[in-house]
Amino acid sequence: MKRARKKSAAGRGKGGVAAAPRRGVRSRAAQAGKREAILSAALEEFSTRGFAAGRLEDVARRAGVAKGTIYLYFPDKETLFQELVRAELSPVVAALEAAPVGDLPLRVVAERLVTMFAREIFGTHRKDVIRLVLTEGPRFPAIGEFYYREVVERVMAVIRGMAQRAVERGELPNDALVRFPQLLGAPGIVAIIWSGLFDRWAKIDVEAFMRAYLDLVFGRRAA
Amino acid sequence: MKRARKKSAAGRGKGGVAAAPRRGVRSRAAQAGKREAILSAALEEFSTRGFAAGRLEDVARRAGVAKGTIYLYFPDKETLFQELVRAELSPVVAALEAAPVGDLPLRVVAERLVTMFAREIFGTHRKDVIRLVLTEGPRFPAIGEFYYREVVERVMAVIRGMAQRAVERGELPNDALVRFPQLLGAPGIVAIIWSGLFDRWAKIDVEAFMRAYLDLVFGRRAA
DNA sequence: TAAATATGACTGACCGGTCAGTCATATTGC
DNA sequence: GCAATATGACTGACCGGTCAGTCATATTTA
Repeated sequence: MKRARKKSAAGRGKGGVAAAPRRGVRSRAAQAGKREAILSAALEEFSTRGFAAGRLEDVARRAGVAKGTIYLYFPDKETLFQELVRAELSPVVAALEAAPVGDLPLRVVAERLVTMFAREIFGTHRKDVIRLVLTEGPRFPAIGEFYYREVVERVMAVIRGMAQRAVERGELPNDALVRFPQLLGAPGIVAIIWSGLFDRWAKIDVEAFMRAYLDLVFGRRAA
Repeated sequence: MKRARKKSAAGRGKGGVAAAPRRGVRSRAAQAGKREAILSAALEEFSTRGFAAGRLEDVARRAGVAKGTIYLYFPDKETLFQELVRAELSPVVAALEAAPVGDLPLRVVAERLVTMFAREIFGTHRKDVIRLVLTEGPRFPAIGEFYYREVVERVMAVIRGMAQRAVERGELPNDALVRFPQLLGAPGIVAIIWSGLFDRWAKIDVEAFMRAYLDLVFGRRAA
């Protein structure tokens, strides 16, 4: 009964998780999409269960493939996770590096970063990817290193540059942010950690939280 | 064995020497120390391997007891972890609550908190306990709740009070820190996360990091 | 039909928690 | 004092369940 649905079925099949048209009929297009489907399924699975606790069998089910199929695309579970991190975060980092900051005041740039963080990270699954790296990283050095090279170093370089210019323009009273660019990202990290741990007892309003931080640092008057 | 037990069973059972603690037969001193030994071993084991990956068999080996013995002192693995958190962190929280802050300027109090954090938390195994809570908490709601009630809520109350007084005294330009006391602890959390993930590529100097934060917030001139 | 792909039953290793039995120590009897 | 007896803390083999990764077989493509 496999052939039934002739080949053409190809193209669209791949899509999301569910679509999965009965077995059979894989065209190169569908095949190409399989890798994406697995990554997408892994994101869902690991986001809800964690990397260590997430089961590849469930990833396979979500992706509409068999467990063995995953091993045709990824050598092992850890590499699958690594590819997931790359797929989700690298584009955002690249966009950040490419963003034209010009000579805008640091406060203004920081406001934009907050907005971007809230929309592109916290408002999406990407916050779960980051949380996964933070929580599982200590146990998986390869993932920690990858994340450091691919994300942390690059983001810090961007922030350091901004901070340096701000100091030169007299927008900052000292070079604290140049020496420790991490300080600008701290509230974002804390918000992600908090949401994973305490949201059920005390939900946090990320944007309000981060703007309060800017108020604290830049001394803006409260509304 | 039949005869033996009769009569006497009555009277003396309790009275006599053994007055003290329930105790069975083993030396009470030895036994009292056993619980501590297990907790201490659990700290080592979980610190290096993580809670989920840490093996109770190894905890037992480190403590010099058999695996089954652990279950004579703790009902299960999760409770063991919880008791560990309580034993390590509650005293510090209590000390913080009891510390006489008086009318000292917030900046001064904050400096003291940094010193205390560096010495009592970051310089000890307590940072590992906190990291464990942060990384394993999302997967173990009971632990997250316990930590929230026992540590987070109490610390935030203390900070909020300090921030409130600082606002009234005009030491802060707005109520950002009153609304989000977490902001004061953010660098500490980030430092703990960082040390677990990236120390091998870029070690962080906690005290310098946290003091830079205070410089950023309170606007102190760079040296 | 051969090659490329995909499948899912299966294997081996792991580990939390259990429990029947052991034995060090306390108590009793004389 | 000390042998007989009682106690319960302690032990570790074992059980049940889980899951990453494998591979013989089946399906699809060319």
